[in-house]
Amino acid sequence: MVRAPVYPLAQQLIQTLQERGYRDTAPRRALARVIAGKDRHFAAEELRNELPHLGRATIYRSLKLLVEAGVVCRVLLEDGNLHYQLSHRGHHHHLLCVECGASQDLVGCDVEGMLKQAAALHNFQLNGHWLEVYGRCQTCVAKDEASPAQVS
Amino acid sequence: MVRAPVYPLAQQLIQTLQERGYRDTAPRRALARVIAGKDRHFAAEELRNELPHLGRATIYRSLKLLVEAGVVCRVLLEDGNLHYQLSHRGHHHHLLCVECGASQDLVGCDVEGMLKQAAALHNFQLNGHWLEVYGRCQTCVAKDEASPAQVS
DNA sequence: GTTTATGCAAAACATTTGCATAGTC
DNA sequence: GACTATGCAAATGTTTTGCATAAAC
Repeated sequence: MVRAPVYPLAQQLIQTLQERGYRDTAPRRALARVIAGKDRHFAAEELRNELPHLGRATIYRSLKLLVEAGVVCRVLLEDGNLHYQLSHRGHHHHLLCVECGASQDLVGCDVEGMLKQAAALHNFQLNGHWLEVYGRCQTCVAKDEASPAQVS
Repeated sequence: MVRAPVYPLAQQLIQTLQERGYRDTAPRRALARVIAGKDRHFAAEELRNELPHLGRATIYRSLKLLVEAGVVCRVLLEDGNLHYQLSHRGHHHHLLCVECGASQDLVGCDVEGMLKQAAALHNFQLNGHWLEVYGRCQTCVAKDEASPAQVS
């Protein structure tokens, strides 16, 4: 299994903030390191639990900066909860596994182009969109086929 | 301009609840009438302002029943706020105007089919999805062309 | 030294819940 | 009369804000 390097990624998050004129501080470095270590989406309060010596406000404020900078994106869970996750820059969509919480980026699907066409049909000036896709990832499907929960 | 009849629609909402075994009560009739009169999406707290003599709990509980029954649907605004609106039964998506708040149903766009294909590519077991589309409706675009805010 | 960030506590919201009372069927 | 719905108030959970202090540039 390949584990992505954590520190450089954290470093990159901090650097992104600096490029936008924000300062390099200890709390932000701690936050960046925790976020960089995440392999799935997470709640803001989750960060708070893992960084008990940081103030709530700091976490929420920094998180917002990271989202605005585009390096972290917001994820809407099926139950309506708002989570966050590292963003591979650029607009994209997520396939969210409702079983294990993993998320993969949706590729090979031109949502944008399709919406552009549809919007034109409606004389609607397209501005943006939000798409989340829910289901079960390959791993979870395979797991359940190996030991089925309920088969008639 | 054609104005949809309000009372019959309210009546229909109540009837839907009755068909599901819920009772016909005065608070629910009042709520149904207000919702039936809405021509755009609305917040739960907005209903509360317009129905000050109903308890918060009643509004939220009834709203939930209406959503479960499929006659009202949830709408996610661009700013992350959750709104509601009358639903023309069945799964569909909205074109939300960020200027006037109007919403129209997205037709002529097979999101479902496209996602099915894409999911297959990822070996992902599709389960559901949530799509909201933001922009400006025909009316607002026309309005701004008539009196442009800023043209170089 | 000036400006920005932090931490705390409190406020602000939206939504849910427990429970006694009232209303429906 | 049995069962469901209501209203209130309080709890919940998340996110935001004011402000004095501390840290970064």
